[in-house]
Amino acid sequence: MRRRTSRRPTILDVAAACGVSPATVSNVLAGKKHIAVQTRALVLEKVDELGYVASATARALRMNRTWSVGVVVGDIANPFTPEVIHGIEDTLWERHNNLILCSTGSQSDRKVAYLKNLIDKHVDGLILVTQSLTPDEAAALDLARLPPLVTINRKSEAVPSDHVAIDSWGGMSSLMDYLLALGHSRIAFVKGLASSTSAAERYRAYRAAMKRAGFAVHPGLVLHGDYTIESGTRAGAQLASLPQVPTAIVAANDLMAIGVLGALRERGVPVPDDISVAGFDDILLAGHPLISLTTIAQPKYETGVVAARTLLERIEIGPRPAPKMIKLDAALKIRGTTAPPPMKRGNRTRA
Amino acid sequence: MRRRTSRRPTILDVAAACGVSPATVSNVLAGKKHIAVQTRALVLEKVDELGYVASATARALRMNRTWSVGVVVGDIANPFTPEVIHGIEDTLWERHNNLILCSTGSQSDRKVAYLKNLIDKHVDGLILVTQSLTPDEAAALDLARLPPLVTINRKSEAVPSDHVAIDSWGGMSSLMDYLLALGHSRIAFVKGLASSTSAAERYRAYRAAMKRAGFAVHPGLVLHGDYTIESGTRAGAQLASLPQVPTAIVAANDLMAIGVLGALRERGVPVPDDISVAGFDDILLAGHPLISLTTIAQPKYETGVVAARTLLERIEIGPRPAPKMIKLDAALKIRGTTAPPPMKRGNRTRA
DNA sequence: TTGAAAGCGCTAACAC
DNA sequence: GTGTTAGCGCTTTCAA
Repeated sequence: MRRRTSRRPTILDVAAACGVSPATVSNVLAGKKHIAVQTRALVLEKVDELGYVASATARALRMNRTWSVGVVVGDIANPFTPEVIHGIEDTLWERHNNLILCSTGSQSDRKVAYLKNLIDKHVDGLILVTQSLTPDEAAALDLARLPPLVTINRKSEAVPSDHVAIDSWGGMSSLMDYLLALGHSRIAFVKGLASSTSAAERYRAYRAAMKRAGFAVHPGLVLHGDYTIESGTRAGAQLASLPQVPTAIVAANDLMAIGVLGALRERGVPVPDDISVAGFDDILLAGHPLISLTTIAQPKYETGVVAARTLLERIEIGPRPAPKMIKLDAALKIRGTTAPPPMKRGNRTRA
Repeated sequence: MRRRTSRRPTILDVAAACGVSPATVSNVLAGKKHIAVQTRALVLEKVDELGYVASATARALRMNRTWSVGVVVGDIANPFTPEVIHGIEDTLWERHNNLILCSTGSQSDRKVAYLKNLIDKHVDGLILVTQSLTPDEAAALDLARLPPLVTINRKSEAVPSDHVAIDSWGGMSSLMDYLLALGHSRIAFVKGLASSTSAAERYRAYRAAMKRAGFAVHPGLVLHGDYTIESGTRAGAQLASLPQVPTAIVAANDLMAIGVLGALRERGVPVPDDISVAGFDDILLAGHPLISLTTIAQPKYETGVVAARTLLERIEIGPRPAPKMIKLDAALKIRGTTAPPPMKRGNRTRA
């Protein structure tokens, strides 16, 4: 099994040891038909004896295939990301592909540089997690050399790609319907990153639900955020100090909702008694008894799995079929941070 | 900048376009001296014009270097992991190296398979995050072909490697000293994964501190855990239902401490009034007002940075110098989940 | 059923 | 200063 020499054996070593040609060894290893049983057995034996494994680089050069896919994420510290990566990773692992992780810190130039680097590396495909390609970024790339691409939660306008997304609209709509049914009408919204299509969709769903219910969207009740806890904390502080506070605050993701919760707690505003709070994502600790955040559960792991599967399929099939759009359902999780608004407590009017 | 043809240009195309040899193009791109200024300028111009980028695979085959490092983690969903990865990733990015992420789900066979795969891929180095190589695992590998290795927080007995670790002993000792000074003596401990050397060290520090203070370690007060929230929840439930409950519970990581917190909350045990709780890690939400967990802050991002830097150095330098052991300081963060024990409330005796 | 030979795209000796 | 040439280790026609 093991060798003492540090030089790893090549296919020539195996061929020599067997007294056959390298082509034969290659064919055996590739599982080709029409090989004498005893030849096959001999080769396999020597392969094992020498501990031979084909060099992935040589093979990559020859076959123009690396069995690696690049995964580009914006922020790996956001709890949403690792779970998606987990799903991608498991799927790639099953199919013997590797995952090259690239974290851009949401900087456009770093994203472009990474993409170039991945193209040089001949990755077989690319997954962009909550990251898209702006026309500017696409222009800096050589699109003709771009491998198959799958985007998650943010559609790329500039480039054709398969796309898998959580149903942000449906999820946010059901959350809003629930809040409205509870009797809320002064509902604030903390927006996500401006560049995110899913964040935009969540916001649109919020506006649409308000409109449907016949309520105005107060400009002062819509704040900007960037998907971080801190931006949620700032938003929460700002909303809590309004002359007329909202009865509910909806954030475009859980991290910001948790930030809001923190700000309210520090100001002594009781949740959900005075103000209800809800998020979107259902991250790891959202369901913890100490937080118990009402939110929309995204199938994060599954999103990763579906994205990876779609990509591998596309790599096999080639560019022929039209880009796919896959939508995954999001589910409302009602927990402890939401309740009827103060004045309506007890009488759940409106539906 | 862009080409219409889908075939990417090779160094021969550039050479032809310039009327020079491929070697010259290569030399220009490698920044070699002794090149005529006008030749250099011409080459650079054509490179840009054709959008030429050297094929990383061909270069890897030729130079036997991939500028990729494999990062093997146990559980990417554990909030500790992404922050370490973040530090690694930033550092690799600066030095133009790629990160191949491998998540083993803490399964030994998957770890070994991944390691083999990474060796075939000719990664230049390996970082094991809270993962070690058991002698059995090492035996299944060809150690002669193992690239430079850096382990984080768990030393590999079976194989020489650089090692970077957080000072678990010092961190846990300071936490225990603090708790003892508060007047606690019935202190329970929730252990981490049995295979983790850092978990073992935290436990030893706990025992040593108890002994130093002259207190016995009640076997019933030491529970097993596996670093997950759930195991913390189970431990918390078990401890809360003891005939004589502890006055403080220390968990080997934050996730388990948060699980304990959840279990206590659900049983209505007031924290820190009846029981103090502390963890280890200082994960993202530990400091949030709703959790406010007393814990030991690990410099997670920095750990990743140091590990990556050490690895890259080792890759450059070669195996000569003796393996390094780098220890990073952990800092006690006193927050809201710890207080003097019930009977001692108000009089902080003992030091 | 097997082997010879070409070549994937690049770099490093060594000539000139 | 620049060019020629020989591979890195593999797969793949094509011929035997």
